[in-house]
Amino acid sequence: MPAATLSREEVAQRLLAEFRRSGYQGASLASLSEATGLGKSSLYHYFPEGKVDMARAAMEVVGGWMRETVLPNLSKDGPPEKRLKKYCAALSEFYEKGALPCLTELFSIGEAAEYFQQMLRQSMGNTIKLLSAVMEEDGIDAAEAARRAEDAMVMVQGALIVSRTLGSNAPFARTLRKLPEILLAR
Amino acid sequence: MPAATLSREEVAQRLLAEFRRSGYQGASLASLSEATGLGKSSLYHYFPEGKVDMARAAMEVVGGWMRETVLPNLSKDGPPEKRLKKYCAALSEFYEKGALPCLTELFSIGEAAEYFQQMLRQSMGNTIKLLSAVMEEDGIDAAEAARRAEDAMVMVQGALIVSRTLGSNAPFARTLRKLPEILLAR
DNA sequence: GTCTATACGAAGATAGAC
DNA sequence: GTCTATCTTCGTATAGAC
Repeated sequence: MPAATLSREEVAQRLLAEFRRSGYQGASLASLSEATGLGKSSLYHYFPEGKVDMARAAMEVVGGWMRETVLPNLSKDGPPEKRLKKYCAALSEFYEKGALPCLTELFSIGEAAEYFQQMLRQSMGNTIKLLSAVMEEDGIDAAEAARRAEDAMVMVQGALIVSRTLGSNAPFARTLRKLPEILLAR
Repeated sequence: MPAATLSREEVAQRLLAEFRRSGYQGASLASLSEATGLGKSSLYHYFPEGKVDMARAAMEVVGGWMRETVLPNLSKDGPPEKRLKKYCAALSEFYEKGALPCLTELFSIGEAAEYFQQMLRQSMGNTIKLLSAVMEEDGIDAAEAARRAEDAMVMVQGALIVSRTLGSNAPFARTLRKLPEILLAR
């Protein structure tokens, strides 16, 4: 029995949950400690630089999921429409059908923005590139594809906010359902 | 010369700026004090209940602007298309062309959500009603109008997030430009 | 109505034992 | 690798003088 101890990855997942609940500045070492079941000192064992380090780990968790389970749907074989539909389905799971907030929003305000904005910008830019490529494959010209990819980001981020404000996953679900059609419209 | 002193409204406007910069939990009494130029004790003179009270005042400032300068555009005379265009133009000013974050987003996470989520939900619901009414006047049936009004909320909120993440007002400007046409499409 | 001073708990972070 | 204990700074809030 090598370990009943949590792996760094498992700890990071629990940190992520707490950052999503409270935001960067709203998450305290006390709340992060409670969320992980580890004492503060144990957290510093995993994350020597403290809270920023924990937030970075949380971002790496979502970044990894995004790269491994969501974005690959855009690059696989098959017709653009099918790929976009798979992508949207994976995104829906990623955000638990609209129940989970996105770190892009949470970490782009206040102190967290100083640490993470650059990475968030790069990450969104990369997603826009991947989405554009799919649309271009469907015969949409590059400039228009870029605009529509940006629109997709707008709709996903907006749907998350509206869903949590209204207390219903419906706006998010509806937005993702119609997204592929909008992106490939002629 | 009755007063070189700041009115409660003027103080609230400066508080608003700081809450927008840092979010609810990111704004400290120290930063709020600096933003207003008032000592902490003076702030407590205006806002006896402390930080929540200051945030409430900031929300009242934006709520007032929204009710007085943005939403009336929807209720005035004239064709629906013109009213929606005026509304979007006013919204653009309201958010300074996409440079300012919306309190709906900032105050719907963490501790602030406990205080303000109900009000934010009501406010967004009200806006959706007003937008729907305009579309219905243009002959769009009620259920479709309600969906599109929700879409409008999605696009505005999303455009604000994307614009700040990418560091460009372009997504916000483009989104608002095409919004009236999308809402009234047949 | 604004200030200085201060109380006091919370927050981030570290030391050192086990 | 986890804990208890502790340090220091920050955050919220209040008292009381002017």
